[in-house]
Amino acid sequence: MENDVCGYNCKTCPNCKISLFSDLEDDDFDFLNMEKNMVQLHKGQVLFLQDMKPHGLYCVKKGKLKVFRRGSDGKEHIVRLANDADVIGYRALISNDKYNCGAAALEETMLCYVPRQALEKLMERNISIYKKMIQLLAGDLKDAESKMSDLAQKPVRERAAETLLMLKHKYGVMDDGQTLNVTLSREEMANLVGTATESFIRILSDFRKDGMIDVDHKKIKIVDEEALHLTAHLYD
Amino acid sequence: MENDVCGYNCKTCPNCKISLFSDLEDDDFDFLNMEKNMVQLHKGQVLFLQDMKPHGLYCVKKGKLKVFRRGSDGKEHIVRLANDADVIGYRALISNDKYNCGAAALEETMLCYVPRQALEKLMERNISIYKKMIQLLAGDLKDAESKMSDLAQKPVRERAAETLLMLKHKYGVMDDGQTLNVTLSREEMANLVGTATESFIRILSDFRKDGMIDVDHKKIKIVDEEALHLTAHLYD
DNA sequence: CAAGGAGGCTGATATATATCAGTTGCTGTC
DNA sequence: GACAGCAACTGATATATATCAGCCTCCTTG
Repeated sequence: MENDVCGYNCKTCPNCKISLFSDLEDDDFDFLNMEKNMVQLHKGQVLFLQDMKPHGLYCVKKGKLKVFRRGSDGKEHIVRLANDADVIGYRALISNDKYNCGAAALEETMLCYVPRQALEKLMERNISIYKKMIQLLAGDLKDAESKMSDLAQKPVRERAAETLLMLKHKYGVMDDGQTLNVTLSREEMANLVGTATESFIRILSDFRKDGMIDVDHKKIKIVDEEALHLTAHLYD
Repeated sequence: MENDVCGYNCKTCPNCKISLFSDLEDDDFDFLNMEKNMVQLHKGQVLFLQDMKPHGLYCVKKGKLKVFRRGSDGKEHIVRLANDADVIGYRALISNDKYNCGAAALEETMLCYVPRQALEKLMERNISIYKKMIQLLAGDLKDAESKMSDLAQKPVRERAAETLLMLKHKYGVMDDGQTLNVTLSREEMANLVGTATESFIRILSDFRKDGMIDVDHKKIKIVDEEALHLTAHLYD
C-alpha cells in the first residue's frame, strides 16, 4: 500500500482523530487511506483559486496556509488561516459551488486530498462526518461574523492588535515563548487586518515603541500580551 | 391539538418544505407540531441578545428580522437579515455556544420555536436535517466571507449600492415593481452597510440625484438597477 | 392645536487612513 | 563582491469618512 509506505497512514494520523474523520471504523480508515492523495506545496504555491470548481477537500497534514479573496482591484484580503489538522475547501465542495476563496501555502506544507466520491461514500456510512462538518462550519461562521463586525466598527489599530493575538493563538510561539511561530510579509499581515501595507507597518512600529511587541525583521515577539488585549478592546 | 387550531400546522406549512424539515415523515411532522411553540414579535421587539444561551431555534413563519452584533461602543452592526422560511439562532445552538449575535423584528413577525430536545430527537431519526443544516451553514458562511472582504476593501459608496441590491433580492419589491418591500431606518441601513448614518444618508441622496433610486421617506425605489450594479462593482 | 421628540437631513470640520514618492536595507545571483 | 530586485520603512499629502452642530419635518401625545 503505497500510502502506507510514505509514512502517512490515516489510521495512525493524529490529525484525523481531531478533524472530520475522528470516529471512523477501521474499514473506513483503510478506504480513506486508499483513496486519499498526498499533496505537497512549497511556500507561496497555490492550492486552488477563487471561482475554480472543487473536486475534493484537503486536510492539512503539516504546514500553514492562507485562505484569501481578491477584490475587483486585485488586492487580496486574507479571510482565514489554516494550520495542522485544519480542513480546507470543504465549503464549496458540499455546497456544490465554486470556491469563494483561494488558498496558498505560507510555508512548506503537506496535505491530504480526499476526492469528492470518496468523501460521499464515507459520509453515507458515517453520520459522524456530518456532525463534525456542522461543527467546523459553525466555528468558521462564528469567526467570520465576528471579524465582519470588527471590520465594520473597529479602527485599524485595534484590528492590528487583535490580529497579532490571533496569530499567537493560531500558530503559537517559538521556544522563547514570545516569538510568533509564523512568517508573514508585512503586506500579508496588512491583508489580514484589512488595511494598507504602509498603515500596518506604522502601527507595528507604534506597538514596538509602546513596548508591546519586539520586531526583528519578520520575527515578531509578543512582549506584553495584556497590553495588546487592551488595545484590541477584547475585554469590553 | 392546539397548534392545529391556530392554523399553523407544520405538516402543511410551506416554510417547512424548504427549510430544515423538508424531508420528515408524517410522524415526525406530528411530533414537531406538538413540540414547537409559536412566538409573535412586534416591530422592534428582541428575540434574543448576544451572549445569551440558546435553548432552541426559530423558524420564521412570516416576517422580517435583523441579526446584529454590538461593538464595544454599543454601536450595532447588522450581520444578516431574515425573511419567511429562514432559520435563526441555530448556529449557537448546535455549537453549544452563546449567541454571537442578537436578533430583533423589523416588523410584525411570527416564528416557530423548536426546543433543543425536540430538535435533537428529530435529528436522531432524520439525517436529512444534518444535510439541510450543512447547506444553511455553508450558505451563511459564504455570505459572511464575501461581506467580510467587501468591508475590508470596498468604499462605502459601493457597499451602499450593494446593500440596496441585496435588499431587493432578499425581500423583493412592492406591486409597482420598484419599491423595496422592507422598511428600515436610515440608521439601520447604515448599520447594514457598515458606515455612519450621516454618510449613508449623503450617499443615498447622491444615488437619487444620479437617478438610480427614488426616495419617499422610508420607501426606496430602485429605478436603475443596472447602474447600481455598476456602482457596486459586482461585475468585476 | 401646541409642544416635544425622534428621525432625517445638511454643512462644517476633524481625523483616520490611503496613497504617492522616495530611501534604506536585505537577499539572492552572476 | 557588485548589482539587481524586492520588501520594509518613512514622510508628505490627499481623500474618504466620521463626527459635531444645527435645522427641519413629521409624528405623536396631551
